[in-house]
Amino acid sequence: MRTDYCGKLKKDDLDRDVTLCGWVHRRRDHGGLIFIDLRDVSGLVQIVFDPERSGEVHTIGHSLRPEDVLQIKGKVAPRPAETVNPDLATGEVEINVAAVDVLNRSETPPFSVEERGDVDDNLRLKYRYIDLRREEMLDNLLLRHRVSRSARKFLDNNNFTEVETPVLTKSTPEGARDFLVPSRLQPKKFYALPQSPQLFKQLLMISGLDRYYQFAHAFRDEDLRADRQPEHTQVDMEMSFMSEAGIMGLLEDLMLVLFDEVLGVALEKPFPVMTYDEAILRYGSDKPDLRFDLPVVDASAIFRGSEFAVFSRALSDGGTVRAIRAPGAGRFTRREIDEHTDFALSQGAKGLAYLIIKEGLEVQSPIAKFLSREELSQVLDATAAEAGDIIFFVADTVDVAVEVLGALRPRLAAELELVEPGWSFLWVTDFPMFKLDADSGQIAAEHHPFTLPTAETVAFLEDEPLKVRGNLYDLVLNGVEIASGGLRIHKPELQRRILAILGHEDHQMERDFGFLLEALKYGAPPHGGLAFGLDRLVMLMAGLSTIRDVIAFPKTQSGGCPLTGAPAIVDVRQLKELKIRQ
RNA sequence: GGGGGCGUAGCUCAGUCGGUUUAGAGCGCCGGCCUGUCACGCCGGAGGUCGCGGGUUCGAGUCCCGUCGCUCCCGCCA
Repeated sequence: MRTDYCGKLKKDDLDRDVTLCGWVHRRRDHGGLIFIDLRDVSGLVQIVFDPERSGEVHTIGHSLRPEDVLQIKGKVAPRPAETVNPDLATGEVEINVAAVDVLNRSETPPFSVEERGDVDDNLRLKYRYIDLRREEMLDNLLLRHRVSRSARKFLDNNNFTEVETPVLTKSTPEGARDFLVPSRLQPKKFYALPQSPQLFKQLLMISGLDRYYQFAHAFRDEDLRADRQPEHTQVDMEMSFMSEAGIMGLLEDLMLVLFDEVLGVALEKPFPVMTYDEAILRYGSDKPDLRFDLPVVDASAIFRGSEFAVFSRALSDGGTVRAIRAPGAGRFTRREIDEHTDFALSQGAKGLAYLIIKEGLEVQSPIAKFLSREELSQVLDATAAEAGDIIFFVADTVDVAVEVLGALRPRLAAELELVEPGWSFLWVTDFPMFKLDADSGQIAAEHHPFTLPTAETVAFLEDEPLKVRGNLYDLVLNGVEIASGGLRIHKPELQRRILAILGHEDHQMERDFGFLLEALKYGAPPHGGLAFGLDRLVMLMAGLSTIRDVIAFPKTQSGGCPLTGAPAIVDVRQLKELKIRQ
């Protein structure tokens, strides 16, 4: 139907007779000459309807409206020098329309394809096919495609085999809430949609596949966030006979290739590495954003026995006083400081103390009168604070103090414009194997129960499980967790011990994980792997703040699809077939 | 489950302490004029269940209660 794409035409094409197809983007009707920007996937080109060339064609041109679909034939012509548009890739040429075929008319769209600024999310999703016509959204899909293509090529070059694993699978008690699918052939039983292909990829290693990958959809029935959807895409990998360092190095190579091929950015490897404990203590987060420093400082030693009871009491109760220096925050208004206090309270702190540092290192603060000269000078020393800064304090248990300041950290950096542009990768390693579940008081897996404990800590398994570290590594980019992986257990005895610590009785173990325990008996190789979140990575590469904008048809925060109406009530007949209703 | 923000024309928004008339603006839409525009320009016009339901009041877009939708966050989760 066409000879060329609109956005590709250049001076090289002058005098060629071309046939183009596309949408009316904009129309500038001068009564005589009519200019239309014709749009297809490649971009825009100006087409010209001249009444002196053909009255009939010109009349059609006059009737055209945005989003009408055209096929046009015409000659590529140079634009008069003074009318060249340097803002348009095709701005040196235009098409003199000789014939036009209106392939389809469009009603006035509910919002404009050339709309600048935000449109209501619900409306965008209801008319997603129009939303995706917008240049920015189309670019996002094309970027995602280029990332996928580069990743596939890299994995293929590195001897990975793509294997599809089931979407209808078995619910397991660990991890997130499952999406369930009722079975018709086996009434009252349910499949679960996979939270990840974790066990299948381990089984593929036991199958001797050596290296596996898959662009896997992962489903989790939990509440949504800007960076969380009920289904997301993982680029899932697993390898046999590989060390932790080998697996991490391979993902670094993959990231280098992606950033080079897709963005033309040269990353440097190896990426910095930090243990989980370091990350938590220094930055109050297991995914710290290192585009800025703002470390959390331990001020406990300074305030032991302080007259300021809030601090000294927290310390005598076995807690801590932690501080963070906010450079230049002295210009914060009282109201802005209060907002940070409210945020700290929302994160679980009992309060947020602060010192405003004035010229000559004088201190202004509601708590200053409780602090000695000596304490103040030591705090200024410990935080390297200067005039114009604020030092924020949280006195609490170590966990709370560090996490509250860790949550405050990126907010301060953003407000104080301390975020350096760039790509800050960071490996966080040596995660704990287990955590104490706050509600039940039970031991729970930090990642999942198939992780290989480190050789140094495996001895603590039965007596002090919270001391046990896993061979686990997360890759963080600009404060966003984009990949997560680890070495897996390949011996059935150890796998049983881990499950037992997590409270699984023998019969539950057999029921839930019997197939894995069985498979591990038959020569399972040492193996490990990781998965990176394609949506999040593409979001960051596109400079966006929500993965919805890199997913063609995402869900709203309440899990709905305004376009299709999913989820929806189903016919009673269907429920009867499933034996869910009589 | 909890906290915050938003909901007024097709879109994006303004609407003051509850009372100035018929709820406005920009864009879009419709009609007219216009032969070098490119966010074309000029003239004219249409377009409103102020999300929905109650309540308070002489009077509600504005206040109160409930509810629905979108969104950000906590919990949860990756």
